[in-house]
Amino acid sequence: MSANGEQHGSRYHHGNLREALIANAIKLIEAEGVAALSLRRIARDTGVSQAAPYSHFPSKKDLITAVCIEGTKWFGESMRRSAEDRHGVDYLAGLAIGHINFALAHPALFHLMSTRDVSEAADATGKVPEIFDEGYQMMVAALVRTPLPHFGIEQQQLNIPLAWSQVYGLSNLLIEGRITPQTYGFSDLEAFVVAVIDRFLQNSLQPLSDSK
Amino acid sequence: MSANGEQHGSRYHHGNLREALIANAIKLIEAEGVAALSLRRIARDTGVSQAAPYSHFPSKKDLITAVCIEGTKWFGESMRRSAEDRHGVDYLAGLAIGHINFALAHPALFHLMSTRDVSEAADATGKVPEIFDEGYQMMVAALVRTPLPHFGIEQQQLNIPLAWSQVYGLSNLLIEGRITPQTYGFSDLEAFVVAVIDRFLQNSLQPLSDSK
DNA sequence: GAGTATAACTTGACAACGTTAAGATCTGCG
DNA sequence: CGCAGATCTTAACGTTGTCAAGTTATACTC
Repeated sequence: MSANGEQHGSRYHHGNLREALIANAIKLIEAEGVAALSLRRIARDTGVSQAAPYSHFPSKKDLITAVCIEGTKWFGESMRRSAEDRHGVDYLAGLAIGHINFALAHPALFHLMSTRDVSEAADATGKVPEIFDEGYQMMVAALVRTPLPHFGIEQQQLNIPLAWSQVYGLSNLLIEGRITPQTYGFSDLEAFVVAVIDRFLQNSLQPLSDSK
Repeated sequence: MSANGEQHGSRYHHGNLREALIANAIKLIEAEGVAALSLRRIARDTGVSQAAPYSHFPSKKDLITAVCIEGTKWFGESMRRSAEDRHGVDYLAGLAIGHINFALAHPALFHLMSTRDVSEAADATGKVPEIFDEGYQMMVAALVRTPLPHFGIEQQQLNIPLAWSQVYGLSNLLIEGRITPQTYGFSDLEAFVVAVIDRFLQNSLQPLSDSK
């Protein structure tokens, strides 16, 4: 919080190495991508020796996890900020746009956060699986609280994975360049995102035709 | 295609190293995850020296790309197979289920395919960005061809990124364990997937209330 | 305020990795 | 048969994650 905390005065022992490492890791990943993220490089950038990080993190993975946790805070903030002045269905749209904006503003970081190794979920300490929770919990709360007409309770439930997948998938496909607004007749990225989200919400607001 | 091609007879020079490397890479990634994918390890598993792969691939990245291309074929097959007996909207559901089934059957491979490094899209040879095209082209074709009532042409267009994001996001969130069917009252994974897809398609089939 | 325990950091080393250069060996063509 | 070229091996370089051992600054006690 507060200033950008270079280092307090000149207390040797570096003062706040832990935070500095996380900050430089984020700086590095945003500048040169996920592939450039090496522990030694981060240490070098921070001005300490290669083994210094081990005083604060048991392994590289733990540093990365800390980076993800930091990213999660920004992510949650982005969603909150984007939705705060809105209400009802519009609030949901705000959350979605906040989500996607974050992904577009911090593509590599977002990518890292969505890429905690598939097989790691099992042996994790229990902290990693909740990495996205702050933002998604807002979404879940909003989906449950927002009165969507014509839906039974179990139908409301299904809206959660539906909306979640939608916004998560769109974020990833956009930052990987697999979906481009131009393909669908939009010159403006923001306008495209708004249109897709609007369309999704409008679809979801319809009463279901009970065909089955 | 055809047999599992161990090696033809005993022609030394290994005969078909290229294919063997790709096959063993896939075998390795499915057995031990993305993190275990090292070039030396693949070579060792294949019974050749560490530098042998360089006769067939300029770099590790190119081997990985070949693996992704191979995966893409399976991916397309899975979608086709899952949709072939269906028609109309049901065909779309089949494609989606085929997509998700592939992701669930080959989580690490799918993860690798969806994770071509963010920053690499730019400098790529032009082949990588099309990695998913086979499957998605089927989906796009089906979305365009399937008669969805009450939609204008530009509204049909928007269905493409909408459906794509939906199924892509759901696949990823499922294999990373972030969405679990139990949370939403489903004990069966397959049933959950069908329910979500059905719900999505039903939503998308509604006429839009022209609120704007 | 001197002395010490402890946390924070450095140095040096190890195995594994991607990649390259140089040489060996097999294959197929004349 | 002999040669050209593709294919593979061996050896090496620099880089990485990690650990063991030693060093240095901080904090606490008397």
